[in-house]
Amino acid sequence: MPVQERSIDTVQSIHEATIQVLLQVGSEKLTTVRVAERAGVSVGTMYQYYPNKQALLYTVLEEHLTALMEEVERACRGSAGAEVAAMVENVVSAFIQAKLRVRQKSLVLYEVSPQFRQDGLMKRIAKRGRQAIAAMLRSTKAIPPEEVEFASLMFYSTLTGTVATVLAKGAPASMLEAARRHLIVMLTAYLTALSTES
Amino acid sequence: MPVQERSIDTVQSIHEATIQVLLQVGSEKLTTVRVAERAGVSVGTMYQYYPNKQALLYTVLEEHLTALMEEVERACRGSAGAEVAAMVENVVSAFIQAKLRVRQKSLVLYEVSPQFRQDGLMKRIAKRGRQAIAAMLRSTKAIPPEEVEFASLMFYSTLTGTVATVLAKGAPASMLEAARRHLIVMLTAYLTALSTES
DNA sequence: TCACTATCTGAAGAAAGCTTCAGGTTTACA
DNA sequence: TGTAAACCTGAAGCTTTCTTCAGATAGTGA
Repeated sequence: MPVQERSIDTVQSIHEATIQVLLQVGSEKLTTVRVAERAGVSVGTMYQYYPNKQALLYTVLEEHLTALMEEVERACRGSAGAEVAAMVENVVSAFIQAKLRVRQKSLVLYEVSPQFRQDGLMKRIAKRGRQAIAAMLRSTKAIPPEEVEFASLMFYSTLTGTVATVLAKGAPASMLEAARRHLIVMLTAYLTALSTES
Repeated sequence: MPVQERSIDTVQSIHEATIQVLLQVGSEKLTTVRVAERAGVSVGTMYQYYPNKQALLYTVLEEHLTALMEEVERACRGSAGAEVAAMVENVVSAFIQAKLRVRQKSLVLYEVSPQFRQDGLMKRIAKRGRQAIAAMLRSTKAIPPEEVEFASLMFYSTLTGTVATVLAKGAPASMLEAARRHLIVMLTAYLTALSTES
């Protein structure tokens, strides 16, 4: 593992190169040599830090997803005890903002994520997201406790699914703002419906 | 292109073999020889019907998505003029049912679909879905016309995103039934909120 | 400055995959 | 039944890619 500063830079540039190559030629044609070239190092160097190509992709993907999920968790913790409408607004806004900041990266990493379906990386990340949301929802009396589990699944998948679809469209910023507003309307309406239903 | 009956069978079994191989070894290790073997034909035969591996995957994916989308379109057309709640119920139920019927196929094809991002296949399919939903929504006076465009995007991405997430979890049938109920609650609440908002 | 460690290089071995094609088999139909 | 078209075979050429490793370079601490 890297200890000197230059090797830390190296690892960093390999990560970035991976994204760049993905952007330019797609995952099908992403090769170790291409990544190394783009990073300005030799292949051998790459193999000093990752046992193989898969491991590289895995690391890049995991880091990306984890960082994103941490933002969601932060927003959830920060909204504990708030009104339902505020909860929804906070989490939706935080997620969209975070996603916007790493837009291209996100988009291009969709392409490699299915490779790790077996491994369950996506499932683990999704679980973290759902749990954070569930904890937040439990902090309000408005949602019936027996609904929380499922409501958080709906919340999570609606949020991520919608944003993914909108981003995949190559949507302009204005559209994302509209998506944000509509997501807030939808999720608030949903949670309200759940609480008045019983 | 196939004209005799046996060659139609051949093409059919190549399609099925593609799915099977995807299920067993994943897209990364899907090779032309493996597919041919699984289909019980020789590689050469495969190349009689598809110019290359990509074309094979594309065809299989496109066929799958198109069939799915046709079910959505059918449900939308069949719900024109109905109450909002009925629209939602019909479309959600139709989509989930259709998806359930081709569950494994769906799951495994997520893995190859990002390869055709450039091509825009997914975008075209999504567009068809959104347009069908938009046409349906326009048939009721309850939704403000200026909201229809975006509401159909929300509808589509919520529906597909949620179902994808739930299926990816390897959810049991009971969970899908719950997802169906909650999706109906959510989308109905959303559309209702849209119509009362203005 | 010296010696030891960390880091980097890139040619080349080895494996794997895509695609072709010359020749064989089956079917249609006159 | 004979022949042309349709269909199938699978070994082998060719390319691409992964990964290794012996040797070079750069940093670090004494």
